[in-house]
Amino acid sequence: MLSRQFVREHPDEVRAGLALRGTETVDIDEILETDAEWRELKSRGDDLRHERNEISSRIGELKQAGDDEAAEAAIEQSQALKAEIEEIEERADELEDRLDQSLLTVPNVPQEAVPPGEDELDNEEVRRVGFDPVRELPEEVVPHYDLGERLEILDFERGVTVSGGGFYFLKGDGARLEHALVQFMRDLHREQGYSEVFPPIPVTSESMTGTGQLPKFADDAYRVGGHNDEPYEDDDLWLCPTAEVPVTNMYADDTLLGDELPLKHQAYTPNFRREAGEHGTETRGMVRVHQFNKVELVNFVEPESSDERLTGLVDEAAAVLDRLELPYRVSLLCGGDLTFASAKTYDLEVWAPANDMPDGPEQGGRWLEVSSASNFEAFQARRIGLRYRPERHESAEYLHTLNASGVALPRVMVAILEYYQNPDGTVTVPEALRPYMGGQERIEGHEPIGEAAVGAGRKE
RNA sequence: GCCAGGAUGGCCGAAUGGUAAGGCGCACGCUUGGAGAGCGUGUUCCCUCACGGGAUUCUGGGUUCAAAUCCCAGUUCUGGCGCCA
Repeated sequence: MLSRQFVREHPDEVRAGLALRGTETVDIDEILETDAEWRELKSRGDDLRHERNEISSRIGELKQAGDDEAAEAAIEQSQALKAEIEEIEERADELEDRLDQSLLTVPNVPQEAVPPGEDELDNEEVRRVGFDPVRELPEEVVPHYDLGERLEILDFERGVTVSGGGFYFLKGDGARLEHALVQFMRDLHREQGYSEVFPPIPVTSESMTGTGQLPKFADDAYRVGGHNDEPYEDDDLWLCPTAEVPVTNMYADDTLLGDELPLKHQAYTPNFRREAGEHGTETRGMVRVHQFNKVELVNFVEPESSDERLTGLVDEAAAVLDRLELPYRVSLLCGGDLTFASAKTYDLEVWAPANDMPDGPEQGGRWLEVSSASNFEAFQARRIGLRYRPERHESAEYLHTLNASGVALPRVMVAILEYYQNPDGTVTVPEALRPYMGGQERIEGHEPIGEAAVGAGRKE
């Protein structure tokens, strides 16, 4: 959330930021009006309270002096003030609530370097890595969902059987590959100075609000024990939509010491997303699912260094793709494509060669976003109450938070199954992963299970 | 789940209805030949150009002219009992 003071003092910057994002639903003028009105009431209430405090302490003195008559008069005076104060403060509280509610819906102000634009087509490609040369691919690259089912390492149908659409089973070497990727990433990020946490998976509404998932994006998350459309309280729980939520909130209302920063945490967790209204042919397979694993990188830094840290963070996430030797590109997001809380974001998109998309690279295939590295500046810290003390004697300030996926598992697996695919339908295990798969070099698939396979001629 | 006892500043800790002691830490100033000790000031949030003011004893309600203090509800910690993968 932006600070009231900032909005009050830089309304034009806030308006410009909204325009760059294409946000039209936020009325800054109304917020400024409410703020002015609130300050007026607050100041009047403070004055009346001051008067009453003085009378009140006089009552104490008079009582002790034994002057009951004067005390009685003062008590009456105090009582008269009480009603007036109550009325004014009630109105002030109401305005303040409204102000806070409104401010929660104002997105972060994009940094100057953020290019204008409406959607992902206006993002600026920063660099492209790993295309020169690319690995030799089969004539026709089989999409991961077909290949995975053929190899019996992915099973979408049985995911539907137990949990419904958008859920899937990993089987045999598929499951093994998943775990290998997780361990590989954790080791890599540990080398990069990340200390690991394993957070709780259900998170409170308060935490969801802290990082900016609520109040606007309730439909994207799964709520435990209630429907998303119903009103929610602070003690409602939601299934972790990204480890950003528990990890960024873990030091809520705490003050970190200056010499503890930058603090870098990594967290491997499952993530749950409803993906409401995101159905279509391009979402076949594991590209858009309701549950997936991800290793998340969260940074807590001093304000002066957050911009520099963002580029470092991009490199740390990209190192995963570098070591897996997967081609990818890095893009700077335009204003219209920024998420709510972010002031600046770089996307990492891996190359999945099977399905040709119009906006894919000239080699064919498509880009799959595997990580978004964002600088939230103090936007989340202010909502969460996340401060640091630069020096022991100095007062605490809001710190800056950043995060990036390091990286999302299913899409990397898609890239591996398609990019490391061989003409004979097997998949080569990237060298970096082999130590995590007992030295296995190739995924050759498994026998299907169940009599349906016999009928289909895939089993005797 | 039940019973009991707790929650006060960065930390420790006092105050049982009259408006939050004291100590430690840290910073600055004074003092000193220097260091230490000593003394002073500061070390939450909000409003105000400022002077100043308001709020704040885990959270939310209530009683009262007045609540850290009394009452109700919740959160959480500790101990005991019960249950449990």
